[in-house]
Amino acid sequence: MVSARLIAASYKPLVLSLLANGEVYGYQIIRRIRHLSDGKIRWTPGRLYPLLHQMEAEGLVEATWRTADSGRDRKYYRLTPKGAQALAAEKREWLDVHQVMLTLWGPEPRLT
Amino acid sequence: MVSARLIAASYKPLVLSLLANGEVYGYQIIRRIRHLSDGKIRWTPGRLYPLLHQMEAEGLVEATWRTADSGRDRKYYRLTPKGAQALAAEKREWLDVHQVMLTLWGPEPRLT
DNA sequence: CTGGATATATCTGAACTCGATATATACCCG
DNA sequence: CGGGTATATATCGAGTTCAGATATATCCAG
Repeated sequence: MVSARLIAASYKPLVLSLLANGEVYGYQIIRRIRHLSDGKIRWTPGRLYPLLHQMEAEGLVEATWRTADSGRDRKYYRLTPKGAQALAAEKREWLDVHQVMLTLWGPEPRLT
Repeated sequence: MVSARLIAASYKPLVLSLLANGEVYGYQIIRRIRHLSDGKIRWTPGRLYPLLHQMEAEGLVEATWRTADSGRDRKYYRLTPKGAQALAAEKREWLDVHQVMLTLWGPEPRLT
């Protein structure tokens, strides 16, 4: 299980990363992230949907309503060019922090 | 520069990681993290000190006032065994999320 | 002796998140 | 065909959290 604070920080970069691999709809995102993390990352609709709306308003994603074979209406999201840029930025930030973690976790880290 | 949400998520794991490498005082933590991250991670005293107090109350760290050669009073923090456990947990969580990032960033990620 | 860096500490307005709630449809089983 | 569960999107409010402002005090350089 991953703690609340890290979950919160993971939403935006992971949504962008997931959308970079193709169109998905909201509920599917929650399931995919849960599956990819082996159940460790559990997202809530109450956080995801407002985030998707916000990202849509910011022009990072675009959405299309479509009726699936099952008959259910689903809102499919895909990345815009601006969203791809945002992903690159999020990725860089994550790796910047990750690099510091690795330094501190390594043998005899240079702290100066 | 790293965004606010990721900065917030990085405080606890990075403080624990830093303390695992030896005793440090508050202000020094801010400088070290800034230096280790090449200026990308900028912490504020307003967030760090309450966190240190909270971690002390939780028994993750211990503190000792000591007067430096300069004459300044400094509060030195060190990790407790319980803090070392917390570090291990934080590390695991971070790597769990990191693993998902790597999967999604890789070529042709398996999404199912 | 003054300004800037060092050093610890607290408070608060604003933002954020989780959980609850709402609505509606599809599917499975008896 | 009726009822329960899973799917699917959406919003809201209570409680939590955070960045920036504020406070206090010391050290050092010019």
